[in-house]
This record gives sequence, C-alpha cells and structure tokens, in this order.
Amino acid sequence: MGRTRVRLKDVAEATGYSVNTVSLVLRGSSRLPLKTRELILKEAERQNYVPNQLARSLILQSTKMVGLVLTDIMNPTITKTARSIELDLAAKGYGVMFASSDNELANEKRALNHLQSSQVDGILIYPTNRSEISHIQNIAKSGYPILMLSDIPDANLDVVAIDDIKGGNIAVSHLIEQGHKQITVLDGAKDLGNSDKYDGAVAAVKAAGLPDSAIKIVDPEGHAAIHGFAAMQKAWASTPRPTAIFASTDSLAIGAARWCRENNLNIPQDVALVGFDNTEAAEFCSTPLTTINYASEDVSKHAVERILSRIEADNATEDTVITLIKPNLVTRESS
Amino acid sequence: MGRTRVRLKDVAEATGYSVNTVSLVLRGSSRLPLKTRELILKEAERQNYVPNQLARSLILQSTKMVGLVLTDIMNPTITKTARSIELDLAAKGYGVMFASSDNELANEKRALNHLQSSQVDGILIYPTNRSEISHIQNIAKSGYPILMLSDIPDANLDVVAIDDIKGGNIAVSHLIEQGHKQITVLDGAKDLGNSDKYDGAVAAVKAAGLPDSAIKIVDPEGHAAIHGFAAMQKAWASTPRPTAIFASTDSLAIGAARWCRENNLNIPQDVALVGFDNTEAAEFCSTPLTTINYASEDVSKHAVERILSRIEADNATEDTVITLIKPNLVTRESS
DNA sequence: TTGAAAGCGCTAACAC
DNA sequence: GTGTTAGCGCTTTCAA
Repeated sequence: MGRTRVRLKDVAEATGYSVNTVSLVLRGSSRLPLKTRELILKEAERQNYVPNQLARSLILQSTKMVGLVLTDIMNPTITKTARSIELDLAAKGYGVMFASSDNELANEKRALNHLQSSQVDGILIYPTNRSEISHIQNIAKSGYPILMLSDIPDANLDVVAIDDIKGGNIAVSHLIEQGHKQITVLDGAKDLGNSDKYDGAVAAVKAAGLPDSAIKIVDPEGHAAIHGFAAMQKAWASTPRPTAIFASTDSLAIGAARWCRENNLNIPQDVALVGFDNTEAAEFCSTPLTTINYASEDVSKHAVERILSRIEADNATEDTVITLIKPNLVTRESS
Repeated sequence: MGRTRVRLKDVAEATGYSVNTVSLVLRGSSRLPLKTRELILKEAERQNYVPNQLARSLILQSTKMVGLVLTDIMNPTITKTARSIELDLAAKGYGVMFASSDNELANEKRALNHLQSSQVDGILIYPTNRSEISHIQNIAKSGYPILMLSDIPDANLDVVAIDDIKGGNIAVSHLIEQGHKQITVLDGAKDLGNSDKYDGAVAAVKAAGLPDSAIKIVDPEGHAAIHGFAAMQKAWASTPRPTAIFASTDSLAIGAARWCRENNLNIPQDVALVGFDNTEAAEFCSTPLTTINYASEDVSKHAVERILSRIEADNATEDTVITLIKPNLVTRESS
C-alpha cells in the first residue's frame, strides 16, 4: 500500500504533461485548453486519482477541519449536537474530526493533543472538568481558535452553551407552580464542579419563598438509566419523601420512572417527574416525560459561526464571547 | 494562525541544535546525551511544541488512522459499535476518523472520497445500499484495505457483521414457540435491498410448518420511534390481526409499544412484541422489551483485527473473509 | 499554454 | 553526537 496510491506525478507521466499542469486542471483552472483538460481529467479518472489532502494541507496551512471533543459519544443529546455541528460545518466547507474524552481528563488532554497535531483549524469542546481547564486556556493563549460547549465562568474562553442554571430554574419553577413543596434533584455533575442545574433549582425554591429544606439532591453516580433507577430508590427512601423529582438528564429520569413503575408509584399522581434534554426516549417512555429542551441546532449554529469567525479572521485577538442559550420547557404527562 | 504554530525549526533555533537532533530527541532517541535531551525537551515544552502529523504522515506513508463510515450517527447501536471500534483501535495505536452517510448514497461516496484523500490507512463501512456497491468494490480493487460492517452477499469484500437472517429467525421462532400464529414484521430496509431480518423471519414460519399467510410485513418508512408508532397502527388495522409483532429495531418497537398503550392494548397479553438491537431504551421502556442482542463488542473486535491485518500485511491480496456473528435472544416482559 | 524550481514540516540515510 | 541532504505529494511563484 502507500506506494500503490496514485499521485499527480502518475497522471502527469501518463499524459505527458507536467505535474503542475495536471494540478491546475484537477483544481478546475479554466485557462487551459479544453483538449488538455479533458485528456487529463479522463486519465485521472481512469487511474482513480484521489488528491492527497495531507500534502495539500501542509502547503495551504489549513486542513479545513474543525476538531470536536465530546465527553460521551453514547449521550444522545451530545450526539445530536455533534451531528448538527457536522452539518453546519459541512455547509461552510469544513469537515469535523471527532474525539471523545469519556469524561476523563487524561483522555481529554490526549484528544486535544491529537487534534492539534492533526492540524485542525479550530477546536470545539465539551469540557470534562470545570476545575481543570488550564490546558484549554493554554491552547487558547497560543493563538489556537477554541470554543467551549459548556459554560465555565471566568474561564476567559469563548463559550456557546445551553443555560443550565436557567434550565434548572425553569424545571423546578414549573414543579413549584404545580404545587410541589418537597423536591429532589438527581444530579451527579457536582464532582466535576458543575452544579448549574442544581443551582438554578435552588434559586427557584428561594424565589418561591420556600424553605431551604424544600429541595434535596441525590447523586446518581453515573449517567445511565440504571443510575437513575438506583437514585430514585434513594430519593424515595429519605424523609420527608419528595413529591417531585427533577432529573438532570432524561436518561436518569427514565431510570427513575422505571423504579416508580416497579414500585407501583403513579407518575405524576404519586411523584411528578421532570427531565432534561428532550431526547426521543423521553417522548416515548412509559409516561411521556416533561423535560427541558436542549436546543442542539441553536448551540450548533452559534458555535460554528463563532469558531469560523475566529478561524477566518486569523484569530485576531478579540474579546471572549459567552453565548448562553435559554432552554424551554416541554410539558408532557409526567408533571 | 498557522505561522504562529511552533515547528521543529523553532525549537532547533532556540537551542542551537539542528532540526534533525531535535526531531531525534522528541521521538525519544536514547543515543543522545542526557544533557542535550533535557535541554531540547525543556525548550519544546516551553514553546508548547506540537508535532505536525500532516508532515509526519506524508513521509511515513501512514496516518495510523482508520476511517469509519456510519449510516446514522443517531442510532445508538451504531454509535455503540463505533465507540467500541474506537477503543479497540486505540489499543492498537490507531485513531479513527468518522464520517456519516445518513443513508444517502451520495453522502457515502463523498465520505469515502474524503477518507481516502485524508489518507486513512483503511476503511470500515456500514454500507447504505445493497444494490449499489461498485464504488466500494473499486476501492478494494485499487488495493485499499476496506471492510463492510453489514453483510452483502457476493460482494467479494471482507465483512464482519451481525447475522441478521439468524436474528430474524431467532426472534420469530421465539414468538412461534410462545404459540403465535399470526405475526407482523415491522421492517423498512427492503428498499435498500436488505430483507435479511424478514427473510429469517419467513424461514422460521416455514420451518414451523405454518402457512405463508402467518407472516406479514409493514414498512414503517423510517427509523425513528414515531415511524414504529404509525406502523403499529397499520399492522393492527389489517385483517387478520397479528397476535405478535417483530420490529426490526428497538426504536421501532418502542414506538409500536407506545401505540399499544395509547390504544389500551396490553403487552404481551393482547400483542407480543420483539425488538432488535438490545438498546438501553429497550430495557427501560414501559414494558421491558424482548429483543435480539446486537453484540457490538464482537463486531468491533473482529472488524478491527481484520482491517489491521490487511493494513499491516500491506494488504497482500488474500481471499475475502466473511465473519457473521450469531446474535442471541434477550427475553423480557414483552413476549 | 506549459514547465521548472522552491518549499510546506517532517524523517531517514549518510556524513563528519 | 550531531549536521547535511534529499524527498514525501502537493501548490505557487516565475519563466519560457
């Protein structure tokens, strides 16, 4: 292999033209006579010529690729956003190079390194850990266009993200409006320094004039439905019992709903339930889930626009921009 | 940007050594004196040097990357396999470059072209269309290592895939064992020339000595739960009514289950339901779903092993190998 | 209208 | 121990 790959030189030798001429033709130059062009194009086709982007990018100092670091490729919300970003970038002539951190800092560092050494023109990242972002800041400082898809205050980095505080606030305000006075939040992101959804929830409780004891938190210690299942059991075992649950992801909510069914609790009569993300599963689970919509397309649109402006303006050191997208409530049967 | 990126030359000039020496040190050569090495490593670190893989790969004639073409990035089964492949490849020192076709032939061709021009060392692909694979065959013919993750008979290409015929057969045999004599299959892959699951289902009916009329097919015209919902309505409206449904994906099954709930049909008393893929949602949906397990890890393991052997043996033209993985039944409450 | 030469950042072969 | 040279496949001046 490798040596069997067709190069410009091969097409040049076969047609008798120089490498330069072949290159010109294949890039669609119109200043060559039609005859030459046809001859060369035909030969390239015949030999199945595929341009070598490596060589091309090396010269052009641009790969027309944007790197995207995901925390969890199995999370449908993140995947959906990734897909949206891929489409939006493609529309602008850019490709995307994926990498996943699996929520491990070491993986994240490795991924960033790999993307940089692959010479992507810019990087979009769902950061793993709020308290450890110096490596990201270093990349930004070195003049590399980079943007975070999750809000980390005072990071001094570009951000385009869903406003989780607002989201948590909306979810719990909704529950309070329904008359609930004892609410448990299922959220485990705190260990990564992120308690935005919970903070928003607490703010809603305060704003409603309820006592601090009106809200509690249970750490599901994981992201999958099975963790929501276990967390719900814990939540239900505590005194006083909650009358409503706010799960920080739909996946946790679905697990919680399952525990309720198995224990003969009716949703929303015995416990109300609100999720976060608005995944397909939320719509089709046993009791269609009230949830906070994660507007993937909006995140994508703004993120792509921003990173491309940094890339194409040669990253002229403008100020950092924080774009927070306000999420909305989708009311269904679970609350 | 670009010009601001640090090169070997920059580190060389800063330390007074030649580019070659710096290169040697950074690649971990031990034949340089410790002093030199430390000096150079420190300077590289200080300047935040990141090697340029483009240049490196151009010389080495290898990117240590494998391309992976997915049909649908939102399909959890495909995503799960992708993740598994990513891990298995990483363990062997390879990265993976994703591309998605969204089940469109034109996208698939574009993706393959892009991967080839990015000089990936080999390609893994979930093909979009069974009847149109000449472009894949051409790639293989040109000596490029490529392997399909879905079985297309007589394609004369390497395959590692789940045995869908067997899967369909197991699913329907199970339903027949439960006493069902009127079964409807929800499967829309036929337009892409793939009716393996249905074929397996039909074979099960025949093997049980049931008449041809014991099995029917409804095309959901889509992959999402919502399509399963509509297809279930159609299935239920036909005469004679089915007593059991075999959905070709869990997503369709979940949509079908939802239709049943909304129409006060109990699963499995009024209709039994079997899905395919064994996704997390199947386990946590209203009635936990009996389904066929898609063994992502097995597919990944064999596919990675095979593509790497082609890559590392310089694709010495061996015979094509078809590896079909026999799926197993996961029995839950829906049947 | 076409070709020759230089060079992108790196590695490898061979000097010294 | 370290430097020099050539060259990976391509694009880009600049000549002819």
